[in-house]
Parts: sequence; C-alpha cells; structure tokens
Amino acid sequence: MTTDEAVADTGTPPPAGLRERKKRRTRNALVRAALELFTRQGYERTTVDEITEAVEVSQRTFFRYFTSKEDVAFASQEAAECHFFAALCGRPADEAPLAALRGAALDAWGSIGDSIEQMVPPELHIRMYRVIESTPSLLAVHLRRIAEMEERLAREIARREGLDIDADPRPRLVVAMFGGVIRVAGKLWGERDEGDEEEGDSVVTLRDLTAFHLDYVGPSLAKQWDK
Amino acid sequence: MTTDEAVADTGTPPPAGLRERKKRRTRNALVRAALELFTRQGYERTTVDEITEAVEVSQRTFFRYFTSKEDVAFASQEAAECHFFAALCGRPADEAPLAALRGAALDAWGSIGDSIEQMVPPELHIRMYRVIESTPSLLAVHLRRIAEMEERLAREIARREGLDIDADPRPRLVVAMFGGVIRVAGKLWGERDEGDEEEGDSVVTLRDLTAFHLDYVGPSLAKQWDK
DNA sequence: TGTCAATTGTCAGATGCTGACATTAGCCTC
DNA sequence: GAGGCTAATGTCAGCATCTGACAATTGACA
Repeated sequence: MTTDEAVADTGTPPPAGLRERKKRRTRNALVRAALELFTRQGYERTTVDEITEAVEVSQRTFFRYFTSKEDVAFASQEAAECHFFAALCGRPADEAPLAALRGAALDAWGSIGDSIEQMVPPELHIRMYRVIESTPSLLAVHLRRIAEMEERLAREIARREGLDIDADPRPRLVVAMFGGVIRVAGKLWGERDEGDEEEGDSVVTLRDLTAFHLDYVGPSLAKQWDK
Repeated sequence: MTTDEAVADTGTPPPAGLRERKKRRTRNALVRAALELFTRQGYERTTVDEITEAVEVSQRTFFRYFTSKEDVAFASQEAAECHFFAALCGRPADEAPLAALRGAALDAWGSIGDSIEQMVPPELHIRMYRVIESTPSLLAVHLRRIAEMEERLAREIARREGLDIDADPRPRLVVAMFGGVIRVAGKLWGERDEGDEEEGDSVVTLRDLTAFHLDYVGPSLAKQWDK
C-alpha cells in the first residue's frame, strides 16, 4: 500500500508477489461486479452490500479499495483517461496543439481495449459509460473528472509549446473548447441508439463522431491559436 | 406546493397568503443559515442538523424544502442562472449568437444584486461561489448544472437562429465553447485573490475578466459560426 | 366557529462511509 | 519449516444523509 494505489491500472503485467496478485484480483472482481450490477439494475438501485456480497468480501474491504461508491464506477474510466493522456504525451513535438489532442483522442479510442481488458470487458466499459452519462450524480463527478483532466492537458500543451500556463490563457482556452467538443460528441452518441446495443460497433461510432465534430471546428480553433 | 417550488426565486414580490409568506421566509432563512455556515466553516464540516438548529425547524422540514444538502448550496446560484437566461431571452433578435451570449453574461453580472438580494446578501452569494469552486463534491454538481444550462442555451440559440438543434451542431458547439471560456475565467478569478475579500470589487473583477476572455476568442468563434 | 388541507414534527430505518480493534494470512529470517 | 513481522481483512460501533409513515399543528375559508 506504499507506492501505487492511486494509479492502480497502467499496465503492470507481472505483479510478482502472491499478495499483490490477490489484491489485484480482489480489486478487479469488485470493479467487474460493480459495473455489472450498475449496468444491469442502475447505479442508485445498487447497494455497496450487493457488490461485496457478489465478491464475498466485507463492506469495509470495499471502502479500503475505493473511497466511495462513486469511485468504483469510474475505475475503468480512470484507466482509459490515463491511456489518453499517455497518448498525448507520446505525440510528436512538432504537432500543433489541436492536432496533438485530436490525434491522441482518436488513437486512445482505437486502442481502448488494450488498456482495460485486464480489468473489465471493453463492452462493459462502454455500457458503463452510458450509465454515467444518464445518472445525474455520476454525470456530475464525470464532468469534474473531465475538468481535472483538462487542467492536466492544458499544462501538457503549455509544456509542449514552451508557454507559461499562468501568463498565457491559450492553453486552457484551446483545451476547454476541445473538451466542449468532445462532450458534445459523447452526449450525442449517448442519446443516439439508446436501446440498440450494437457491441463493438459503438466504439467505432463514437470515435468517428468525435473526429467529425473535431474536424468541424478544427480550422477555426487552429486560427484562434495563432491569433 | 402545487405550482412553483422548482422556480422558487424569480421575482414574486407579494406572495399574498400568510402561508406562502411564511414558507418563503422559512426557505430564505434556511438558505441564509446554510450559506453562512458553509462559507464560515466549510461545506463538509457543516451538518444539516446545524442548519436546522440555526433556523429552529426539524431536519425533516429541511428535506421538504431541499432535495439534498447540496441543493441548498445552489439556491442563490439557481436564481442567478435564471437571471442570466432571462437576460439572453431579452436580447435583440438581430444579434449574432456569441454577441447575445456575451451581452447576456455581462448584463446579468451587472444586475446580479437585483435577482438575489431578497434571498441572500450578494456578498454572501459571491463567497459561496468560491466555496463551490473549492469543494470537490460541490464543484461536480456545479459543472453538471452548467452543462444543463448549456443545453438550454443551445436550444435558445437554435430558436433565435431558426435552426434545428438536432440537425445542426453549431448551437451546441458555440455554447460549449462559450461555456468553456466562462469557466476558465471563473476559475482564474477564484484562484486569484484567495484571501483578500474585496467585497463589491470582486463582482466587477469577475465581470471584467469574463469580458476579457470572451473578447480574446470572440473573433475566431464568430468566424467558426459563419463556417 | 368548525371543517379541510397544507405544513411541520416525530420516529424508524436504509444507505454511505469511517475509526478502532481483533483476526487472518502472506512473507521473510533463522 | 517454525516463528515473528506486517499487510490485508473482518467485525463492530457510530455518524451523516435521506426517506416513508403517521401524528400534530396551523393557516384558510365557508
């Protein structure tokens, strides 16, 4: 319990010790059980006791792995977001800010499975995304997490461009607008085929929808950057 | 409890009946006591019991006026947001979308006092805004409320321009980006003079900061709108 | 004044979450 | 491989938010 725990996801293939492996198994089991219940019967209608009973651990153990019931709902999101941020950091240095953000978003969506399949089935991750979007209390937390991510993105953009985040508002502004576009795309996608369940198709659809909206406002945002 | 309750703010000067007046008084007293406690000792460290004891009503009564502890924290925000939306609706029809949003925002900030002074002192409203921005759980709800407001704004913009909100993404996109700018301005303001407390000055500062940021990205956003 | 309906209070209980302490179980040394 | 160390888990008590049910109070209106 010394080093990670806050990361808790980014590819750590062989967690040598038996203890570590057991911990990871328990954690993943809790996440799977929680998302399964949340997506099946709804977030509010699922109690923490139901989750812990499904995994056969005490309620207290649950709250040692997750700070709150909300926390577990975002476990796979957390992994996906780390994946996205890593994609941004891996972008070539000569790319313009918006191009780098766009590329990172599309890359991350393309390889979403690699980053979370050890924890939960990607299809469950997608279903959970819809639950988040349609559950007010989860949506609120989701938006706050997005805001935190935007802050990190703005700092990374500022770093890439050699700008002072406190002196130049452009990094924050371009990220804020980028985030706005992403959210609009996600929302429209969520409202689209509400009860269809087209499995793997959904990921592609959301990815394409995002690309479409980004390309729509991209030119003018880029112009704004140069001023 | 039949008609309003959800509105609960927009200027209703003489609520004739004794019952209605008493209800409004109780409600306002709860809001004032709550915001006073929240701003003095923090949101998390304040219990609902403390609020109800200060007003001398039962806890059950509190939850009849407000659906949750979070709810009361946004009572004055709700009024301010209605004020802003009304300002947008009152804008001349020939104004461009972004100009109308800009004008409504600045007007609303200018006359913020008129819309909430019956409920709470404007200075308390401002202090509460900072508590919201700096309290994670409240910030989350705040962002969700903003998202809901943006949806309403997008629909109003679409109506003004005679567009179909489901067919043309521009209303949502311009509003999303407008909202992003507003949030950046609000965040920067909140971080600025953290412990200064310059009273009325604060409102002016935030208003000006908003105007500055809007003017910064305004031209390019307007370009985006025309295509 | 007396009846009706709305407001409030009281009570019990579900749920989320935390601290304290006991118990179990992996790990490491001798 | 026995025993001690420490991390993980379980148990229990308790606080806070929030809700339903029912009783008591109080304004409204004939």
